[in-house]
Amino acid sequence: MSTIEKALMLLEHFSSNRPEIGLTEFKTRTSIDKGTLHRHLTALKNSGFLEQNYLTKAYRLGPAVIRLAAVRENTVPIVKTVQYYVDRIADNIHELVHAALPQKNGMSAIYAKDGGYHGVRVNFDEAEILPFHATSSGLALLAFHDDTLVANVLSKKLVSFTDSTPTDAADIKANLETIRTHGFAFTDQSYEDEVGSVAVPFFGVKGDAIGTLAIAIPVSRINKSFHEIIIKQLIVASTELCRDLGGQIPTNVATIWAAKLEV
Amino acid sequence: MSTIEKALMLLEHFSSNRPEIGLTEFKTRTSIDKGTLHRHLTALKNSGFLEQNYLTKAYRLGPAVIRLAAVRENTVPIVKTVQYYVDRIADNIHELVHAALPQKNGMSAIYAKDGGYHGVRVNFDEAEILPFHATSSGLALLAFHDDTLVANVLSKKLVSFTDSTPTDAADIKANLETIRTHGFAFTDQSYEDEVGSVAVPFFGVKGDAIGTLAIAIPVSRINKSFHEIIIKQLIVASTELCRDLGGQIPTNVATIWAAKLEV
DNA sequence: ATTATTGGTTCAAATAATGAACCGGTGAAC
DNA sequence: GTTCACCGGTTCATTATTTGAACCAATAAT
Repeated sequence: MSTIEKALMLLEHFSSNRPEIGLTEFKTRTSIDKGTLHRHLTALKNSGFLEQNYLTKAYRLGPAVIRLAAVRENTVPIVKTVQYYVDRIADNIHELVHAALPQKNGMSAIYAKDGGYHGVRVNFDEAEILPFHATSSGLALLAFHDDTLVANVLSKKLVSFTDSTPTDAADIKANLETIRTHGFAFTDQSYEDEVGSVAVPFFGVKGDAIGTLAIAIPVSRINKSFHEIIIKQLIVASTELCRDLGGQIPTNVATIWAAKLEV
Repeated sequence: MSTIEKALMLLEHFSSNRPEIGLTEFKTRTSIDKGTLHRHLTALKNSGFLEQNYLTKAYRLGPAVIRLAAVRENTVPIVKTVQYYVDRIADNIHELVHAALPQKNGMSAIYAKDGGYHGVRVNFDEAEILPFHATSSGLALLAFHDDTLVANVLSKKLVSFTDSTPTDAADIKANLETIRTHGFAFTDQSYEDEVGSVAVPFFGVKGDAIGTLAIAIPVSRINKSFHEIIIKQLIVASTELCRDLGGQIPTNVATIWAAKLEV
């Protein structure tokens, strides 16, 4: 692995829950040598990707990422486009809806809206990494992305988050096959207890999954008819989203989805 | 310079005007060896910072930057906080207002709003790099940032954009001194013909300038009384913004600003 | 006062980065 | 339809950078 990739991996450790990380904490989290770490962190700092809390000396993400995100969003306005549909679904079904994009080690929610007026809510941290194998977003993406990603994910150790987290590669492979035939993914408390989720992919110009629309919902509120409604909402939104982004829904998916909407 | 920094410098070449860059174009822009470039670009691609247009093979910014920006904004919500004030000023004075953050080689606008209903408008590309020495944003930041940045900027070649661009280091140093005594910066067609601008800094916890609020305006519409109004608006907004961000206005700046508001 | 922990630095050894030459595909020109 | 130029990408011996164990200085805890 190149030095560049090693250094950029450090940035993955930051999240909303862990916005600042000190040198020593990095060392325990990565087991990279302190000297090396310091050099990498300094390089990232010099490039504006990190800055230091001047009191604690801990590192946090820097202003460079803001500019880059603005350029990216100007180039490919996925976030902005996605917001409309997430909002719409949230307003319709009154549950927590989010859209996510694939990162190296999982999905990252780029926008979420909780349309709920329920006492019980699903807690959700934006910018958290959602593991591919344990979330409906992750599985939906894997199912419709190229196989190398699947192989890559399954080759690594599959962490267990709840009693229901699937950790067997063969099981997951089989599940991906059913996801492909159904046109959507769902999970039942595989990432968090008491939380189920449903997700559909949306597609890029090549017809490959480039992201997902998903709903997380307390299992107590799930039932068959509601499940159907959710899926229809997701499919319709994803279809329109693909149109907006200039994406192409693979023909087999299109027919599956069309059938789902007929019912 | 470390390999990491060299690679990350490549990302600076992307902007809204130039969202995709091919290998050969990179070569001409950077005069780095093609082999090296390819390795760096691939590393950035593997890390999610770039992705490739599958048809042209040109590189563009990838999804990783979106996640990082979300985390950064969750940590230090500058963009969100700034938006309110930019909008307010734009609504009040009906001109193009923007906020900018320092990057390595200039300021980068993070948000802009054109409150104008004029026929003549200032054209503005968000996420463009505004050179330190030629824009009021840049000068306002330099004047209230630490001296090492000033030295660094002045040590490099100062590009000329118009007939009025200041390119003499001594001139600029003198100008920075007057900016410090006035509490704001202004430029007259130093970056674009027919466009003047006014900027004030806003400050971080250490009392150092961390960004700027600025107004760009066709020179034809500038006159003394309007100038005064603009400056007052900027000062008030920056003061409140610093409070929101937990920043500290240096005492000398605070007194200068207070005096400006008295008049 | 002592110790543990923090961020940061050093320098020989180990490793990865470099770049000139090369490959193969695509599209334009003749 | 053959040639040529340009594109992205690859190779591998040379070269320069990265690496990490030991070390330093400052701060916080005992």
